[in-house]
Amino acid sequence: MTSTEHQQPAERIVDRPGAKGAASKPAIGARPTRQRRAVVDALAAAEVFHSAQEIHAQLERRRAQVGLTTVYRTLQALAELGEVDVLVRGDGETVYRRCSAGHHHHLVCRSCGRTVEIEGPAVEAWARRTAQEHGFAQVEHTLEIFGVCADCAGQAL
Amino acid sequence: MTSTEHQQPAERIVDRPGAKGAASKPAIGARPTRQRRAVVDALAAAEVFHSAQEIHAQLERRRAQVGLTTVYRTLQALAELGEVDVLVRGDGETVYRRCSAGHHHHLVCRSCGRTVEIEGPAVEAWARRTAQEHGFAQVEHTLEIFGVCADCAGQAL
DNA sequence: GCGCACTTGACAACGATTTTCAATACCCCT
DNA sequence: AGGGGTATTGAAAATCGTTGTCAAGTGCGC
Repeated sequence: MTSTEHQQPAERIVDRPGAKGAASKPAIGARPTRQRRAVVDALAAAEVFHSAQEIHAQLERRRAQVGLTTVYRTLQALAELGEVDVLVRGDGETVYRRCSAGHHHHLVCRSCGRTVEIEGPAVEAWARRTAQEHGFAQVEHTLEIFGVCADCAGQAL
Repeated sequence: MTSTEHQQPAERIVDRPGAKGAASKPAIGARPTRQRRAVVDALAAAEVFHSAQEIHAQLERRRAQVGLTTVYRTLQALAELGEVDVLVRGDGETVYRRCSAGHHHHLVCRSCGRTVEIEGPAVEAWARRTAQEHGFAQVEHTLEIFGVCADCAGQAL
């Protein structure tokens, strides 16, 4: 993830826009629709990162009637609002997961996908310092750790 | 441009296989062909990460007659041999760059693409320790820092 | 020289994502 | 409550990077 921070009510996208002091235009019209709620709910229930396609398939199984296009759009919007984490898998597929507000990284199980959010103030500082030393500004960074969790390792996969 | 970087024979892929004690099979037949040399040369000259398509386009401009498929295959082979770094850009495109041997990370300029290889023993240790704390084994990690280099920042892009 | 395995490359196939665009749903205003 | 305009949806087509196919080409050991 990037060091840019976001903290907002986790579901602006399905909130009524009316009541709030219309200061900034949301990334999307922000109208609470059945489809958006379905996507948000699916994410809320998910423990691991999922691709748009996976979420769409899951909704279909659940007879939720949401178009693939809409799933993509909703996920993009949520990502822009910083309400979900985005990860580009090695194979190029983009995956999403609900996340806590602040800046954090991930420890992901290669086998079952279980994900632990982690923080590393020391690493943040190191990254910033290193970039500065080389004259770089507007620094962001990505850091993900992959491994095999205890459960999966136990099952001698 | 800050040249004077590491120069290694980093071209196993075009070396004759004969002489070496045929212990392990290379990721590719390792026959030195005009096409492979062209790709390796293009990488040797490159200062920044490039996609297969970009390299192919460049070779074409240079009238080097190398098929796109071959560029892809050669880059994959080089990556498997660890002779180039692979990065999956945010948009999912895979990019390559020649690199020094050991484990390292990158500091990349968002504007011009200039890349600095960096090391962070402390970070390595931290990652390992953190993973262990959560019971994860077979740990790997990815870490890239993005920013705007001094030159680009100066030009008020 | 021969022959065969390694390579190549044009093209088709793929799969994820985006775009298009017409139909629909929703909300504000009167 | 109804109108109207805008946000939203979604099916299908278009993109686009990448991989698979397979016949033709090439290099190297023998």
